[in-house]
Amino acid sequence: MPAGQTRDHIIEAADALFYEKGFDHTAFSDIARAVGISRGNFYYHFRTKDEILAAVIDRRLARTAELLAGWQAQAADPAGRIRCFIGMLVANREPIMRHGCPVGTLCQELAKLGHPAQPDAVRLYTLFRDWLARQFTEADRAGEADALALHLLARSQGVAALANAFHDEGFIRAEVALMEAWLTREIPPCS
Amino acid sequence: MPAGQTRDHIIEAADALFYEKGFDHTAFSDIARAVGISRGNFYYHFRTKDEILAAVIDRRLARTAELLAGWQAQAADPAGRIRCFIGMLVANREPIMRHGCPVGTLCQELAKLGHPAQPDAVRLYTLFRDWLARQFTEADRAGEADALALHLLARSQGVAALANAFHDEGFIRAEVALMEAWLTREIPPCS
DNA sequence: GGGCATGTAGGACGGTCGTCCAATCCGCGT
DNA sequence: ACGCGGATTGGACGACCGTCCTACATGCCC
Repeated sequence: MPAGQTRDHIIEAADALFYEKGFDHTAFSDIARAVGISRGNFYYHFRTKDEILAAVIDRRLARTAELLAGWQAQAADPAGRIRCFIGMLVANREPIMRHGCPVGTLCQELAKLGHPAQPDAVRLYTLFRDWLARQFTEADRAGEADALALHLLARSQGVAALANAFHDEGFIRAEVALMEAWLTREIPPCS
Repeated sequence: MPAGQTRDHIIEAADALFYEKGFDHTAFSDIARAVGISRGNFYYHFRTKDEILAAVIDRRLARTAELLAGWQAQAADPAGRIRCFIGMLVANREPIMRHGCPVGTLCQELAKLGHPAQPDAVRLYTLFRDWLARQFTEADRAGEADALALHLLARSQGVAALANAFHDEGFIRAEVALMEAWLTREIPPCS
């Protein structure tokens, strides 16, 4: 099998395991079992565990960029695109209730570990932040675009955190409804 | 030295270290160094690391109950008491920016670890949730009291998460202002 | 068909962790 | 002065981790 393919399998399995169990608590043997390769084979593709983490973050950055580009093409107006972001909470409610937000939990863990890759993980937040700010700017809220983006990002993070703690799907739906009402107030449809 | 005193020192140091470094990443040797005792002495006071965690959670539950009781006595009206809760974000902004919310980060880590004490940690959330709901009930919002409590709790969790990621004090203050404005809308002063 | 590069397997290594134990210290009552 | 029980010490132990090396399998090119 070509090297790139096995490498991708490792990154894919590590991505899922880091999300489910956390980075520090995931061992090479866990990833090896998931991929179906030997534990000693990692050193051929990655020299350290941190290199795997960097590859996982890169993969998430790329996939997030694709996700945002998809929303950009999906809805015509900025408010509709932001509604795609809000709807993500409902669409991913099961994994969120089980494991929290992939971005938030990773940033938090790396912060506690004092891991040098933490700023790289925060770039995942920044991707959403800048994209949301762009939508608000296009909706003639340029002056407060970044603050509005951060506000919405914080709301979604809070929902994910509590949904994970309480395993409450109704709470997610109620908060999503509140966020959509807030958005309608901030960006009136008739503007 | 009496056993209870050393035990309390251990719990106190473990509490701080679990907050700063996380539970899993904190070793016995870290706590021993902070307390100034031998590593082997732990087994006399606690048989396992999980027993220390249980003691730390109990300590946090007790101190949170005291905090809420203090707020209960401090402000005369429910809205003023809820403002005490919101003000906590500003008062503790430095540790929050450095280590996140003590409750949120612990619940999240224990969830990822699949740790049996996770429901006990969630009781810390429940303490705030029920106390907030009581305030909303006293402000004649009995029907939506729990939903309003969860909403405010989620907002504060989101603020703590992003403040930790971006280390942005201005963001905390801006969100606190928004939460206070929201509260004034939900509980008008002239009611 | 034999050398060669690529990819894989299994295990050795040093380190750290949680757990546990035997030996020792210390202060108090008698 | 002395014994005794509470409190502490330092280290042993097994397990697991990340890292790294050597040997083996596989397929391609001359």
